Amino acid sequence: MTVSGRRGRRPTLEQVAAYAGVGRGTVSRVINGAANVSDQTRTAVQQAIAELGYVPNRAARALAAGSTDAIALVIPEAETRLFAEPYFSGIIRGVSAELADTDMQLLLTLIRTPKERDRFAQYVTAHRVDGVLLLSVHADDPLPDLLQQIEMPAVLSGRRSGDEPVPYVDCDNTGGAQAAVEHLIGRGRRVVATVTGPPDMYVARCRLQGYRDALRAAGLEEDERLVAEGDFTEEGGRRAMRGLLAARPDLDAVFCASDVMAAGARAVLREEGRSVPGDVALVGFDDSAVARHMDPPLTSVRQPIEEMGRAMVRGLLEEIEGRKEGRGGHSNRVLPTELVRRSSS
Amino acid sequence: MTVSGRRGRRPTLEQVAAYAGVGRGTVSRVINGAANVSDQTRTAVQQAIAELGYVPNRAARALAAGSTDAIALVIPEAETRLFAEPYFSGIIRGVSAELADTDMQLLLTLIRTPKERDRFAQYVTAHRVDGVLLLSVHADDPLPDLLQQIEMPAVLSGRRSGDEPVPYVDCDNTGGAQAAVEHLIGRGRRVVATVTGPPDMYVARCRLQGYRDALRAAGLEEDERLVAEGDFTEEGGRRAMRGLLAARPDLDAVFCASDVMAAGARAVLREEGRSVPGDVALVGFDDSAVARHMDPPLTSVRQPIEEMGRAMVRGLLEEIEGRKEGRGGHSNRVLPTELVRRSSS
DNA sequence: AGGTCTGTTGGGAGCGCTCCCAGACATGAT
DNA sequence: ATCATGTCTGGGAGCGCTCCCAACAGACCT
Repeated sequence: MTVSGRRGRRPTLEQVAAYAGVGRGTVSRVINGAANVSDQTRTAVQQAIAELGYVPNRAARALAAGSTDAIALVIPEAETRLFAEPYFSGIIRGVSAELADTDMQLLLTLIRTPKERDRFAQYVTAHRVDGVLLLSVHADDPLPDLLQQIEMPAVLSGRRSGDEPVPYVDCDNTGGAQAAVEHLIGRGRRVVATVTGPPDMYVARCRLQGYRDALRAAGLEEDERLVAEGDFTEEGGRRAMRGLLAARPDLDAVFCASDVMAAGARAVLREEGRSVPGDVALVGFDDSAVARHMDPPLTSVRQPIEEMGRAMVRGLLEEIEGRKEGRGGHSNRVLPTELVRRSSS
Repeated sequence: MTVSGRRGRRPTLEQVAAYAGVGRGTVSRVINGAANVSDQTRTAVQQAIAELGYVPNRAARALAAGSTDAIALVIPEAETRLFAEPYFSGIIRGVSAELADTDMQLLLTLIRTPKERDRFAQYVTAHRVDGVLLLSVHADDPLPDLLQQIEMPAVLSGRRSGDEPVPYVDCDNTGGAQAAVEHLIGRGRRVVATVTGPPDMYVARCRLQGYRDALRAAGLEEDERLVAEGDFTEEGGRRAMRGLLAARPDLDAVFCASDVMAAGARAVLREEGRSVPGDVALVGFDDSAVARHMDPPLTSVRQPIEEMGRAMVRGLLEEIEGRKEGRGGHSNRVLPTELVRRSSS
C-alpha cells in the first residue's frame, strides 16, 4: 500500500513528465505500453511514476481517447430473484476475475422497470461504456437488438433462440439434460418423466430436447403424459409433479429442468408417500444450494457458471478489440455441463 | 426508447446550446438544476436536449468538475461464497434501487488477493470514485482505515467492533438472536443451546450476547457446555452440534448463529435419531434459501438486507454531500430484524 | 438623471489526458 | 560529404464539460 501521503491534488501526467525530465507524450507512451520508447527513458518514467504514486485519471483519459475503459453488466431485476443463488454471484465472480488483469471497470446495472431500461438504452446509445454483458435475456427483450443496432459490443449469457444473432456464451443445456436422463436410465429407471421450464424460453426447450434425445437413444417410451410444464418456480414444480402423478402413477423417475422445481416436486412426492430415490429417482438442473440441502441431496446438472462469466468477458473484449480494428468478433461459446451425482437418484 | 438515429458523434453540450440559441453556461445550468435560469430559457433548452437526444458526457463532466459520479461497492471475495445467497444479491438489489434515482454509477469490485486490494487502494487514493461501500469487512481489513485516512467517504455493512469509527449500517444482531431464543423459550424449551460464529467476528459476539440476554431474562440456566463454537460453515455446524450432544444430551433446543450451520446441526440431529422439532427445536439466522428448503423448514431470523443496501447508499450520499459542504455525516443505522417462524421450532 | 441592486446570461479558462505532427538525432547508403 | 531512412521525442490541439467572472437589462431608489 505504497501511497504518497501528499495531501490535496494528485500528481498528473504532466508532473510525472517534469519529474522524469521528459515530455508528456513520452510518459503517455510508457503508460500505454507503446513501442518506440528507449529503455532508458522508459525506466526513468516508470521510476517517476512509482515515486510520485501517479495513477492516471480515467476521466481525462476517457475524454481524450473517446473510450471509457468500462463495461456494463446488465441484469434484469427478475433474474436476481429467480436465479439468485449460484448463478448471479457466480457470473459476477467470473466476470470480475477475468477483468482483474485488465484495467477495465465493471459497471453493474440492474434493470427493474421499462423506465430504467430506457434510461440504460439512452446511456449506451451515448456510448458511455465500451461494451455490455447482458444476463439471461428474455425473448422479448429489446435491448440486444438495440445494442446491435447502435453497434455496441455485447455478449449475452444464454441464447434467445437457436440462431441468436448477438454473440453469446451458453452452456450445453441439451447435453446436460441428456446426460441427466441417461443417468436415470442407467440406474434402471424405465418410466422417466420431466418437468420443463416455460416453453417460450429457449433454455427450457433445450433441456426438454435433451430429455427426448436420451429416451429415444435408449429406445424408451415417449409419452406426452410424462412431460409436464413448469415455470422454474417451486410452486410450478409442485403443480407439475401433481399432474404427472395423476397422469402416470407408474413413473419411477423425474428429470426437473431446475433445482427449484425439483424441490417442489420432492415435496409433493413426500406428501404422496413416494420415497426418493426408492420409489422415484429425482434429478435437477443448476446444482444450486437448494440441491445440496435437499433431503435426500439432489443429483443435479452443474453449469460452469464462473467459467461462463469469464468467457463472456473474453468474448466481449474480443468484440471491442475487433470493432476497433474493423474486423468482426462473433465468438460464441457453448460450455459443457457436468452431472453431480447425489443420493436422490 | 426515443433515441435519435443520427450516426457518428453524439451531440455535445455546445451543440445543444447552439440549437437552443443560448450559451454553454446556460445549458449547463439547466442540466444541473441550478437556479437563476428563467423559465422561458429553461424550457427552450430542455426541448433542445430532448430533440437532439443529448446525453451528457460523464468523462468530460468528471474531468471538469473533479468528481466522478460513481461509487464503488467492494466485496471481499471470500464473502461471495460464504454469504452468497440472499445477502450478496440482496445488498446489490438495495444499493442499485437506491441509486436508480441518482445519476451515480455503481462500480463493482471484488477483492480476492492482497495484490488486488492494494490496487484498489491505489485507485481510491487517487480519488477515482466519490465514495465506497464496503461489504462485511473483517476486523483485520486495512481498507476501512485507509479510506478514513484519505478522507474518502465510506459506509460499511456491519461493524468490526462495538465502537466502529467508520460509518456503518448494521442489523440488530443482538436483538434478533434474543428474539429467536425467547421464541424457543416461549415454546416451552428449557435447555437451550447455541452454535456461535467465530468469536473474533463482532457479528458472532452480538448473536451470542442476544442468546445470553434471553436466557438471563427468562431466568434459565446458563451453562458453558450449552455454547459451542462454529465458523459459519455447514461442517462447523456439524462439529458443534456433536459437541453439544455429547456435553448436554438433555438439550431440547438449539439456536444457530447462521442457517448454514443450522443445516449442519440438523444433519447431525438426524443421524443421532433426534427429531426436529419434536426432540429438539432449531432456529437459524439469515433466513436464507437453505432455511426455506430444509426439512422441516427452518425458523430463522431475517435481516432486512435490501433495506440495508438502501440505507448504505443513503448514508454514503449524505457523507459525500457532507464532506463537500465541510460538515460531517456519520449517520450510522441499525435496522431491526424479524423472526420468521417455520416448523422447525 | 444617476446610482445601486438583483436576476440572468455568455463565454474564457482550464480539468488531465491522447493523438499526431514536426523536429532532433543516429544510422547507413550513395 | 550528402541524402534518405528510421527511431525517438516534445508539445500543440482538442476531447466536452464546469467554474467563474464580467456584462447586461430591468427594477428600484435617491
